[in-house]
Amino acid sequence: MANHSLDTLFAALGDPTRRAIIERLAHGPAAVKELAAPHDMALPSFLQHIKVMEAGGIIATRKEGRQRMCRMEPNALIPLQGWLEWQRLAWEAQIHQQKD
Amino acid sequence: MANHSLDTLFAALGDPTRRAIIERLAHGPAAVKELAAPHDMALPSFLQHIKVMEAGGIIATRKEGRQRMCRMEPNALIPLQGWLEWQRLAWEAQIHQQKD
DNA sequence: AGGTTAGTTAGGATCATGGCTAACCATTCA
DNA sequence: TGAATGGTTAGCCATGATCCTAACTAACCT
Repeated sequence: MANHSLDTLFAALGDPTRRAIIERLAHGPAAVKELAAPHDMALPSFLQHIKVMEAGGIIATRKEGRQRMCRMEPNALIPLQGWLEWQRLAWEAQIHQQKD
Repeated sequence: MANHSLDTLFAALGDPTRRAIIERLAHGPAAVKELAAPHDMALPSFLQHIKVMEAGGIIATRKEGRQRMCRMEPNALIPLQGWLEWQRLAWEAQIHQQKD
């Protein structure tokens, strides 16, 4: 649940590796190894991205045997959509005030 | 217009100072000085944030006399909304596939 | 002209990010 | 039991982000 900041969320999405992970997990859970496969990168480096996203509340992970399974935290991105929508509304309101 | 990357856009919004600038500009244009006022920060530091956002296509600026006026680039954030929406849809589609 | 205002340029300090290798642990399988 | 697999920890390094001060330029005001 945790109150994850927009800072953390936006920063997490600023990295293409991490967005790719989200794009993959949106289609269902996967183990670290599988997630890492397309990402020409050493496992420890990759794991850091996983940790960033877990810390940011974007994904959740748990150990199953020797694998670590990862899944989306589906509500995590809502604050971002909210903020963007808020800006859009403010902008449009401001447009409509521009009379004569 | 430019094809600004999600990388750049998300990264730009990862900083609270820059989000505050956007929040302010959503209500109408402003000069650098005015934007900087609430941000206990030296002007050169602040200017860098302005440059980051201009480079990212989020705002546009032009000199007017000795001031530099800044305004929103209203379509800049659309790719972000698009990406977020895309993820949401992928997630929901995946949910519905979970039968029996 | 001289001073004030707004911005700009240059250069430096500090810290976080994102990558690596090497070595280790825990689980599974033959 | 021993080897392979999947992950983890530790430590290193290069780069870039974010802040600063000092000094300069360009407009505007009296």
